[in-house]
Amino acid sequence: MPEGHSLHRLARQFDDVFGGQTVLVTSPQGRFSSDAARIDGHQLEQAFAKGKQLFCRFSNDLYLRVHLGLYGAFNFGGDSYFTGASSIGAPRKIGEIEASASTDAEKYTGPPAPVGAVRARIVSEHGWADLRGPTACEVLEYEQVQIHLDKLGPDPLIGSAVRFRAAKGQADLADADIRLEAGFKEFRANLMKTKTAIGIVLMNQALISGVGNIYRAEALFRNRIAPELPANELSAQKAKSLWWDIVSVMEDGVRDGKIITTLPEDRDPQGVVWPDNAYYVYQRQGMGCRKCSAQISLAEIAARKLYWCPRCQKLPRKHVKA
DNA sequence: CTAGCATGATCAC
DNA sequence: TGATCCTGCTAGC
Repeated sequence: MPEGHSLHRLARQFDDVFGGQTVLVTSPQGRFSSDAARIDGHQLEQAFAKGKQLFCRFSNDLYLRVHLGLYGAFNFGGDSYFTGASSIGAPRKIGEIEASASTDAEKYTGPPAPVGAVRARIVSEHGWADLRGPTACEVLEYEQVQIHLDKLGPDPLIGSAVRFRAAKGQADLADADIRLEAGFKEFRANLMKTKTAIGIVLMNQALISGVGNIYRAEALFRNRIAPELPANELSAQKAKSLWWDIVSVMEDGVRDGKIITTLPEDRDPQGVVWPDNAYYVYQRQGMGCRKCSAQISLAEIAARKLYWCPRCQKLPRKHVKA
């Protein structure tokens, strides 16, 4: 599920298990071979994420940039040193699905023979990571990394990332809130620059980075915002509540490894929490709204499906066309 | 088994 | 707006 929370989990995982390690980087599939050779055998110094992209800095001042796209995913494996280093719970896969770690203590004898199209394989002394199906996987100089970072809007998970670094003694904890406040100001300024519908704008990574189709729909519902409302007509108060709510649900996503936006009191007690009770509107078209029982709507906007409750997310009267 | 779809984004027109 | 990248899950036969 590569929305921003997945990439921030990946960054943590990489930092935990490969940080400071010398790694072998190859491309069993071949499409990444020449780039892989540039970082092969070097130390992975630090991993970090912005929006939906993962960056790893290597000791020779080159960077790996990965964008999972719609269906890219990483698989991990290794011995107990490797899994023990993970602060996110030793997942076998991060991308579309996060499988829980198997409990069997299998002996680590190095990575398995690559199965299928493995674009990139990263191997350390104690474990490995395989990457399949990414939209982007390339090695860059810092200047090019900076260009990518500059194109991305404020990341609601910046506070989460700073806290992670602070726990390792590599950042000041107070920076988390400072960076989030600055992120809100940037978000608000970006909103005011356009009259494009808020439902479209939230998917624009230059405006706010890391929000995907699920968080878009769910955040708008949680804040009772009509998707068609022009971005620059969102009140300062609504923009503020929207930003901090996105921060909150996405931080939950980093913690849980899955997107759950419903509050306990809004869940069907008969079903399991995830995925049955995870969402208010996403993929619930035609079903009754958890709050008001109106039928959830679905429309295809800019080639992506948008879900909303027509009653809870009514356009304010002054915006309704006569 | 296969067809269709998916939490993304870019490019051509 | 549509084609494309390219993988994996799942609904339906």
